[in-house]
Amino acid sequence: MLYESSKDYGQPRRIALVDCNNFYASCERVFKPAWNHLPVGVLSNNDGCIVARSNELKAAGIPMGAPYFKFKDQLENMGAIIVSSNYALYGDMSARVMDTLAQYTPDMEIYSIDEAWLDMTGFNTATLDEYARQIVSNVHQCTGIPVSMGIAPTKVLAKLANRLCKKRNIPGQVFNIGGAAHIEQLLKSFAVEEVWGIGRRWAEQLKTKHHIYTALDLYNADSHQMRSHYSVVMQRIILELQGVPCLFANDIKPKQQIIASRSFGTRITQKSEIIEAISTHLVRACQKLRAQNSMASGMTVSIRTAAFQPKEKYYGNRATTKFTVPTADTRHMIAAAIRAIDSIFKQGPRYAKAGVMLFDISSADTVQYDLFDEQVTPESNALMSVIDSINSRYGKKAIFFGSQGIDNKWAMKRDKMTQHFTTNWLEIPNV
DNA sequence: TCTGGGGTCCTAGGACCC
DNA sequence: TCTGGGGTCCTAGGACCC
Repeated sequence: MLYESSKDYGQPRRIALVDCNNFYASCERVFKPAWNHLPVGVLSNNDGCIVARSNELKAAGIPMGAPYFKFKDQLENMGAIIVSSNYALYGDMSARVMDTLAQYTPDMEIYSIDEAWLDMTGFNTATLDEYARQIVSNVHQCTGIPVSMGIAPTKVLAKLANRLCKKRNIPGQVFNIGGAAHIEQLLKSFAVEEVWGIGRRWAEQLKTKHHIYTALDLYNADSHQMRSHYSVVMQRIILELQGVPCLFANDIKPKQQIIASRSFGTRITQKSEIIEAISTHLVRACQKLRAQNSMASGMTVSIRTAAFQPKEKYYGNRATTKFTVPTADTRHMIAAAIRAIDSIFKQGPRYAKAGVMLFDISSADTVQYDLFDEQVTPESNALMSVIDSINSRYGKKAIFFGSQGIDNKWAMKRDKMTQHFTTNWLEIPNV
């Protein structure tokens, strides 16, 4: 289906994308004002990759997702502040930004930790830009986080408008494509891969097979024809570029799959350590599963060695378990996971990563229990919810499963973490 | 020595049904 | 000698996103 809309737009649609600038780096700066004039970078888990960069680092040509060790010297030489990722902080700051935004429109969709769509259809067009600049400046004042805003009739265009804001450093950080008198001029200044939804693969195909190099070229393409070469997804992107809305708000749906995986802080070789790690990941995954009032009937356990070590022989494997009755009981999952590990663990490889995925997820309210399976009982829900509430009140590992282990040698590396400025009483900044 | 983690949607093809 | 047409469900894999 090309699109599905339940909404009647009596007036020209105006959709705004609000995006926090260099979000993680900006969060770090809020509580370290001295860093405002220094290059700041944030690392991924295990301090592996650079996943957020302040403008100074972008200007210096540090690429997104670059391995830290390859740029360490360069970063040191330029006096950059490099920190481990502090998700407790970013999550809390994100909530503050979203709460502030929510005051300005009844129709908001949180799209990611640092982005939200605001539907401004029907707002007074004469004052829309001014109103938008007010939102941007108020978010900055209330949270300390700088944001940019792109406004357009469709989401794909709003994304471009937002990009333009940052690219041209538009004063007020608002760009409204609006009726788009100069839309062609505008689209011409974007490479095709800058269009939202066009990734590396498609960009390459578009260039080599169809001589489409810019957003304008794509705008001029025949959406029907392109659908036959690619898919309905491509058709929607083209139509959206042309100003025809095809993408609408997603209702907040329960996740259809839940993944919990981590690279180890150090390589591990013992099965007992794999069991500890997998158990720990499962505890997190099951907790998320229960938090959305769901159960799962499928689980995949995976382990692997390092991906980028040409001298070492790669080994990776996975095992899938199907439960006859959907479950959210961590005990059942761990028992099954240990059997799965038995089937895929090999002695010898130096493992670098392990993970679990839960799938075939359904609502806990509609589970059909098995007459003959005594393990799965409604009582298990009661036990799990007690565990969840204890941990929510007294901290993550207040109560845990023996198989998780106590002194986890494999735990991830986060050597450069800043404080939990907003989520821990002991780490609140003193003024 | 050192390279993250968590998601979604779409399509093609096989198995199976009447 | 000759064997239809239409449909659903499931899975793997490919593409994309932040």
